[in-house]
Amino acid sequence: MNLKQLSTLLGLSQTTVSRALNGYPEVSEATRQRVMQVADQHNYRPNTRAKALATGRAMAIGHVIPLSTQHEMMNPIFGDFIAGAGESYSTAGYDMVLSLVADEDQSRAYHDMAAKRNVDGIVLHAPKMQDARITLLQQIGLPFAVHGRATDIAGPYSWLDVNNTSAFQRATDFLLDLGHRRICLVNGQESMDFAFRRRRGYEAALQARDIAPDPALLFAGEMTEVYGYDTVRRTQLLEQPPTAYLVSSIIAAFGVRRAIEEAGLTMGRDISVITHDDDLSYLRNGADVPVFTATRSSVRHAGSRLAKLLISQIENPGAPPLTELLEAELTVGRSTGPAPNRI
Amino acid sequence: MNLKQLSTLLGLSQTTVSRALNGYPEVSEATRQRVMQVADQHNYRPNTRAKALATGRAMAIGHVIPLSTQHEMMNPIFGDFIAGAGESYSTAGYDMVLSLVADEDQSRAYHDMAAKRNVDGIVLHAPKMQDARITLLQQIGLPFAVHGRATDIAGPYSWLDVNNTSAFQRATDFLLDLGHRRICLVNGQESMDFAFRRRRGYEAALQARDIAPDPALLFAGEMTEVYGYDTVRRTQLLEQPPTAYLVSSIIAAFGVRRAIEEAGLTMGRDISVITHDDDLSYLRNGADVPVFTATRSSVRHAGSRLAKLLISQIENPGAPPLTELLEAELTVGRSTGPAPNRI
DNA sequence: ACAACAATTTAAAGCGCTTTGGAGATTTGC
DNA sequence: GCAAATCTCCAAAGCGCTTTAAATTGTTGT
Repeated sequence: MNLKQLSTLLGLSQTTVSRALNGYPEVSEATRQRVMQVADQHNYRPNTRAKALATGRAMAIGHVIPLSTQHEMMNPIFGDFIAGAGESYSTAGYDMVLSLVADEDQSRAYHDMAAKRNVDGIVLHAPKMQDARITLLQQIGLPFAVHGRATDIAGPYSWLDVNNTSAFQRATDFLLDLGHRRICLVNGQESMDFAFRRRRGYEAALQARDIAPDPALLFAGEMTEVYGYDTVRRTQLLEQPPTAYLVSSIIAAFGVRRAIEEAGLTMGRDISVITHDDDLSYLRNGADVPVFTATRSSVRHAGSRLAKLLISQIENPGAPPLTELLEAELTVGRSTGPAPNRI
Repeated sequence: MNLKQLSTLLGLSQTTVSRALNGYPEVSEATRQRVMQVADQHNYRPNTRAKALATGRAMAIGHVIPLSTQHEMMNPIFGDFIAGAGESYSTAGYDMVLSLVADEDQSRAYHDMAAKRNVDGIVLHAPKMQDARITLLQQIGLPFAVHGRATDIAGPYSWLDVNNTSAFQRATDFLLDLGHRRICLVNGQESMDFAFRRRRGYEAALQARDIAPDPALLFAGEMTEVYGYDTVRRTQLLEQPPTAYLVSSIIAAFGVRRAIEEAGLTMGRDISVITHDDDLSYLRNGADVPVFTATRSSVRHAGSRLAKLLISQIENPGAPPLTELLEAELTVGRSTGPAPNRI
């Protein structure tokens, strides 16, 4: 059923039917009702492609996901982020277009999306510190919003980020207050902007108490379970092993816990752990009592907010870029306790 | 840059330029070269919407993801599946359109996709045993392929599935061979078809040795870490606690391990565990030596294969439905050992 | 040199929708 | 009662591409 068929069926012109369905005032309420009803009856939906061509709006938003060898983006948070974004999209009537591309094809992917005009805007994931993609998109002129920020980028752009610095500063302070002095940072890859900011927060807290960060306690890597496990194994062999771990992801934190327990130690007593918790739907931080003390910030919520932010950007062209900074919440669980008195 | 501009630039008609770019034989090799070069120079890409309208092919494939309250689909495997599918799509030139909808809006979502004509085919996720969506899509007539199968559906359709029954039968056999008799099944939600098949495999193995399955050892639920943890806690309080756990997901298996270790027991010695392992990129089953004995089947690979299967379905209409059954591989790790001799 | 044929190229229609510029019909003001 | 204003509605153009049908050019055999 297309517009033509529907309009002959109704004995009206395509113009009138189109207007009736799209809520234009030039059509009488009576005919609008009639049109609506018959359209509904026949389950009419305007052909997206034709509509997009005619209006110049694709009603779709693109996500370019790099398929790097390290799968940096295809990580656990992806699903939840997409779920949040998808929620916002579908209530606003937008489709979500995913484009998974090899790392090296990324800039071409953005150019393509812009030239092919199959999306009205783009969400940029996992920004690095100076991210060429941002400058690229600024040039291309397609609306976009970044999940995260880039530290070294000139010119304004829309973004939504967690306050990583303050979250990790706060978490480090919490551990310091408990008497810990050797705190191991199990961070994400340093090229990622969020990881840089987290380290900065960690270092700021140490420096505020005149503690020099020990490079032997700084780790950066892809946040897998095995990475957390290995890091603990390795650091516990040090002459002065850390008494606390500050971990960038709950997945890695599971590995951290495994290593701790395998060593016959007890988390929260012998060794303290704080993790960042993206509040993933399938990896909740315990049920009633949180397992880990954590800096929590729902990535699903972030997805939902960022999508709305981008949509508003698209629908108000010319408006200045929008930004939103979410604060993580420190939830105290059973993984932290006073630093043990070493002899 | 659109076709019109490009063709006046070249001093050719739109027809010729279009044909040159799309590889039709009616254009001389010399002009084709020239067209290609200039198009490349100006970074020309045909407008997707116009092309889709003209050809009737959207060059996009839809995934409808139910956003149920339980987030059954928004689970860890989602990211990897999508990564695999996306790979296949992008090499074949297709876009991926995700539509996240509330559970109750699902059938409308399928109807909409069909009527709006913005996708050429649909991937159906997480089928239930009798899944109304399959019959719906059969009626609608849009090409589709199912990730998994439905047991109680008449009429053929395309699907790709892991041989869940044989995998779990094999795993159960393995445990039985080790002397375990009380094996607890920590399964996914029973409404899901895969969970049903896994239970069937488990029961078949028991019955083959004349062991009656104990209902107190059968669990079904959403496969979170906490679910695995709770199930072990609960079952270890039984008069005759199980000596082995057969788990449907590595996430739940992490919870199982946590409970075992928290109880002061050793996995692989006191209690054996086998898990199904979807070979997730960020949750590898250990590094060199697998942590868990597992029935492994890469969900990313499944995504990639299913996408290809659907594309071939789309490009050869009229061909009979395609199906593919993947066998899971049993990898022996350190989580299994002989059943302890209880007194 | 000219018909016959093949090789290139083009004009124009069409995909299904929105939207501009009017046209009829109806109401209003005096 | 009639011009002006207001409601409704419509024909047709246009979005950027593909594709059909036809025109143009080039090649060949005699």
